[in-house]
Amino acid sequence: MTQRISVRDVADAAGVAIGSVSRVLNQSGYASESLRKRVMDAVQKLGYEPDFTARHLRTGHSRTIGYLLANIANPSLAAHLSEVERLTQAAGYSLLVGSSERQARDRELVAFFENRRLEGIIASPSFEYPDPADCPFANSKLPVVICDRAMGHDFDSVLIEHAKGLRRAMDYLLSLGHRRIALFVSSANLRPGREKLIGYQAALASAGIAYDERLIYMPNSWIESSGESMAEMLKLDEPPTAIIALGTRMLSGAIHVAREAGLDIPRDLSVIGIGIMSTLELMYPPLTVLRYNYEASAQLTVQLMLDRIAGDSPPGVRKLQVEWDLVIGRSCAVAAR
Amino acid sequence: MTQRISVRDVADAAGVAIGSVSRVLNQSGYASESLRKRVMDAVQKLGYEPDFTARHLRTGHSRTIGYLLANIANPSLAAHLSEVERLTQAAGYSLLVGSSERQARDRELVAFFENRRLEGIIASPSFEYPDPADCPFANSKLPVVICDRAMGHDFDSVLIEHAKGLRRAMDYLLSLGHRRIALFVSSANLRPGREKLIGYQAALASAGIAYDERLIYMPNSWIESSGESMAEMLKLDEPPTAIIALGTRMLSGAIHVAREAGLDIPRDLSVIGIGIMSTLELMYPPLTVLRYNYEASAQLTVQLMLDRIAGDSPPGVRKLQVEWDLVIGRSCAVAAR
DNA sequence: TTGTATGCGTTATCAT
DNA sequence: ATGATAACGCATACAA
Repeated sequence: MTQRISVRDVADAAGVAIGSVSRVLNQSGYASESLRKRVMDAVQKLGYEPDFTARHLRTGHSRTIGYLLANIANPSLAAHLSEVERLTQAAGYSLLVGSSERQARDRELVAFFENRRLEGIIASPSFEYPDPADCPFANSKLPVVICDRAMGHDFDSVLIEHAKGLRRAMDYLLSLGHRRIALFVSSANLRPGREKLIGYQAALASAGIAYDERLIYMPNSWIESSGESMAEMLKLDEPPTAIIALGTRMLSGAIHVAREAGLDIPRDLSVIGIGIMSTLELMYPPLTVLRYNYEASAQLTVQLMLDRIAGDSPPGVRKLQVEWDLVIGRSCAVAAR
Repeated sequence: MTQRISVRDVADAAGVAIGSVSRVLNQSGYASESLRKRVMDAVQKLGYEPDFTARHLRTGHSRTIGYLLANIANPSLAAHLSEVERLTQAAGYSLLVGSSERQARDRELVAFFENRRLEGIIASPSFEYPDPADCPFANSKLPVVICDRAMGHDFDSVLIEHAKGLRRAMDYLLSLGHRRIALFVSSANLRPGREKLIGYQAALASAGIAYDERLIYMPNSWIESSGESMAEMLKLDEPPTAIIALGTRMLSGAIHVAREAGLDIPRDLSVIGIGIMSTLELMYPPLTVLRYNYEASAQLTVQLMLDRIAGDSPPGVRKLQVEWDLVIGRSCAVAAR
């Protein structure tokens, strides 16, 4: 059983006091050249490394950030998490991940993060807690950065400009002459879905086209099938000539049904996908994509968090915005009629 | 500034000794009913929760597992990570994630995990360290579970049966009359690529078909393009009539080129994708998929780790295997000729 | 049965 | 400039 080496061992080996070792290693206080050298030699020889946990207990700095998200398997969230991990790692922080799809679990995880004295929480929870008194994040003493949620309480946030993005995608389709455009996005329970609908409606309004909710698919649960909904839409007197859909599940469900019905893309149906490129590349013809800029999103997220931890955030909360890129493929065509 | 409450506060409030509080909470040693009640009341009243870090320092149990992987953004790895997180969470463990694509970083992360006194390491590193003396994981005192890598040193491992899976996919294509089958998989540097090639070759051999390396694409880096390689293959005297390709990037690159060349799937080219369903659903016609069973993989991984932590692993290392599912879609057809 | 005291490995605050 | 020592918050061996 190889014993763990501590400051004590180093101090003994160097023939100095325990406190001196600490002072040399942390460059705090005075240390003569000779002492410094003796300590460093001993450290080198013994391969000493200060214990993180003990240091944490003493200083209160865990150098760890908690990342709470609904589901790691979601490719967009995973892409964001991946970038955040890279950036925090580079800044000397570790990431403790916790997935939660229930309010009770949100609460548990926040309590857990606090109990572990993490230094901050990055979260894109699956509920927006309209009542701040009831919000696990609002009641936390830890710095919190919220990703793409409109919480009841004001947090440092990174907000994706879904409305603008959808406006952009819609304007593109409208410019191709489409007037019946289906929308397949996530539930209105959360900001991403809500904002997308707003952008969609705004585009319609400014083009003078009536909003028809029969062209909208915004399921509250994942159980419902986007395919069935697409089938319904195709039965309408005036079926959609274009669709905008969140990738990959909703998009694929809808598209399959359309193709089974004999529709050609883009001749009979123009398609815009929403998400990250890597998971949408399988589409043929190459998909026109409203691309989620997860790199920018992660970068801003980490920036907000590190600023907050360092204490040099400006007063009040900051809300940063992230734009969408519209990547033109070959899945959209001029409307037939 | 709200002060943190400690055992001391609870002891004071309950009018008992500090040690008694601990004993009651950990159910260790004796405690009379009246004492237990007084302590529990005080705990309740103050909302006391034992500090994780202090407990960790004292007991040596961090209840945290490190998860080292190449890239969180890889959908298959993310799916596995997601399941592992769910299962470890349920068992009372947290997950500290670290991504690494370099040997030096592997080493750093292992050292880091050890320094933090994590209780184990789950890893699917991007290098297999043929020399155990040089392997960061082999030199670690922590329990290690390796996922789908053939390391130079023997570890508890979960191994995906790529060879069997490929054999299965190949036999399917061969039964449809294909004799020129292209293979697009990851580098032979790692087990997944190597084993797949072995299965591929075995199937050819038993069918009495000569191996033609011009039909193989196994890039060592991600810079090369699968599309260009596909273009080369299509120029051969006897071009492939079927391909098996890792999703999503390799697969999409190859397929796009084929389609641009006017080939119809499955009429002119049969296709089998490898990966998880959710990212492959965008294919049309519905893809025949060699499905990675990440649920089983994660379940076995966590099992191995928890057993090892609990100390009730059988002597020696355990190597568990995971099968592939071949999910039949409509992307394969009888060979034209 | 309960209280006291020591140690986990640090860092920080004192004296010296 | 350096050494001794307390404290972080807890668990535990030992004394009472």
